[in-house]
Amino acid sequence: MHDPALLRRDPEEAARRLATRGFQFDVARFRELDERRRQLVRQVEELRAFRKSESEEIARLRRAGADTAEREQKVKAVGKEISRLEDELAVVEEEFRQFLAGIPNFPHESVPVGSGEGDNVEVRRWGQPREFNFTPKPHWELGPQIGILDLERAAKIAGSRFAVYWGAGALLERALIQFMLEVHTREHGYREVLPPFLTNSATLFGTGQLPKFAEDLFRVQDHDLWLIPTAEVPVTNLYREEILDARELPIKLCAYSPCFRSEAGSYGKDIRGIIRQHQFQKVELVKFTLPETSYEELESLTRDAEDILQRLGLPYRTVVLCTGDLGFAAAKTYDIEVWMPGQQAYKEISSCSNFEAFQARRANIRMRRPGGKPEYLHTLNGSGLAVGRTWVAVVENYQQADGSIVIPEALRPYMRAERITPKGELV
RNA sequence: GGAGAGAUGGCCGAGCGGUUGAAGGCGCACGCUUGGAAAGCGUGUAUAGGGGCAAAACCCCUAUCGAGGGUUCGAAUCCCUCUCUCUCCGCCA
Repeated sequence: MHDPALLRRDPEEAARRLATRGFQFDVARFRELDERRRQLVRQVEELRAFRKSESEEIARLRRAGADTAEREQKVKAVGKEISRLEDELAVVEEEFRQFLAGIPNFPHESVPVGSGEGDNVEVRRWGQPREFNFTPKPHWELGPQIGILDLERAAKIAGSRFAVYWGAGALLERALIQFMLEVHTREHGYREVLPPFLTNSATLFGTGQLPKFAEDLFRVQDHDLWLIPTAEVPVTNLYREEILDARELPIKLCAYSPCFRSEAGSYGKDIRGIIRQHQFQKVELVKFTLPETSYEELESLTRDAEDILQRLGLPYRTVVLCTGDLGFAAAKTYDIEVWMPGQQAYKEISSCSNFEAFQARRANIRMRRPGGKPEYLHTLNGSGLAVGRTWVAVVENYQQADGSIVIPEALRPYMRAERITPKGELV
C-alpha cells in the first residue's frame, strides 16, 4: 500500500516507477477518486461541526427553559443530509482503498530494469558443482528407489503435488528444520517464534496476499481462515496495529512452518518430484527495521540464508530480481538458487525481500523514536531455507554411485548417522 | 457447544444521554528545587483524516472509549449484531 499523499504529490512520477515493473498506474482514475473523496470529507465535516454546535446550543436553551423544537427540526434535517453524504463517502473510500490496495510496490533504484526472469542479474556464486563419475539421478528417481520418498501413496491419500517421506527421508527433513533453526537462533541472532498455521483475512491483507492473490491460497470452508502460504504472513502480522519502540529495532524473528499453496496456474511447471508442492516446510526469517537500515539488513538476511547452504556444502548462486520479476509487495528481492545435479540446473531455494514500508502501511505497523511521532517501519523476510528443496539438494548432491547418500557433516549431529544406505537405512 | 461476566488513553481506573478527547492515579518528558540523586512542586504527555500551506512549525475542524449498525436535536453512556478475554459446565489432543 502506498502513501496517498505521496502519490498525490507526483502521480506521473509514480506511474513512471510502476511502469518499470509492468504495472500501468491509472493517474486520471487516481486523481478523480482522491478529489471526490476529499470533497466529500470536507462537506461531511462542515455539516458535523454545524450539528455539534447546534446541539450544544439546544442543550443551553433547554436548560434556560426555551422552546427548541424548531432548531431540533433543522438539526434533524442536517442529520439526514450527513448520513446521506456519509453513505456516499463510504462508497468512494472503499473504491479508493481497493484502488490503492491493487497497486504494487515501487522497485528500489538499485533494482535492474527488466521484463522477466531472463533479466535477473547474478550477483555472486558459491561452491563448485561436484564432478560425478556416474550420471546423477534426479531425486524423484533416487528417493523412491531407496525407499525414503513415496509419491504414489501421497497421490492416493491426498492427490498430486503431495509427498510422503519414509524413515531416513522423514528424519532428514526433521534434521534440516532443527539445523536451520539452531543456526539462526544461536548464531545469527534471530528469536524463534511458532505461529498459527491458519490466519484470518485481515492478516493476509497485511502482507499483500489478499485481496489480489486469493486463488493461490487454500481457504477453510465456513470460516474466515486460510492456510498460510508462508510463515511470513503470521509472523509479519504479529505487530499489526502496534507502535514499537524504535530503540528495540531491528527485531529479527525466525519461524518454522508448513506452507500451503494451491499452485493454481502452474500446471505445466515442475511436475516431477517435490520441487513444487501444495504443502512444504520452510524456516522463515523476518525482520522489522528502521527505514534507513533496511537495505543493510536485506544484505545480512540474505547472507544468513546463504550461510545454511555453505554449511551444508551445497553450491549456489544469488541473483537480484529485475523490476519485471519482482513480487507484488517487494521493493527489492534476492533469490538464492541451489545447484541440483540430478536436474542440471540452479533452483530457487530462498527469496529474500525488502518490502520497505509497503507491508507496514497495509498492516499499520509503526515505530516511535524517542520523543518522536509514530513512523512506519520497514519489513523484510526471506526463506532460511525452503526445507523440502534443501532436502532435494542434499539427496541429489550427496548421492553415490550405489544409490546411497552421504549425510553432510553439519547434519550428522542431528541425524546421528553418516550415510543413508541404498536400502534407505541409516548407518 | 451451553451459561454468566467483561472490553475506556502507554498502563491501572472513574464515568447522571448534553463544554468528557474523556476525572484520578501510575508511567514518561521537560522545568524548578538539590553539591548530586530521591522526595516535593509545576508544566506537558493519543491517533488518524481534512483544511489554512508547495512544504515544515503552528493553528482550525472532524472522527475515534473492542467492531459494525440503530434510537436521539445530541451517544463512552440506551438498543441490536458480531469479535475477543475471563469464570463455570460439557467435549477433547
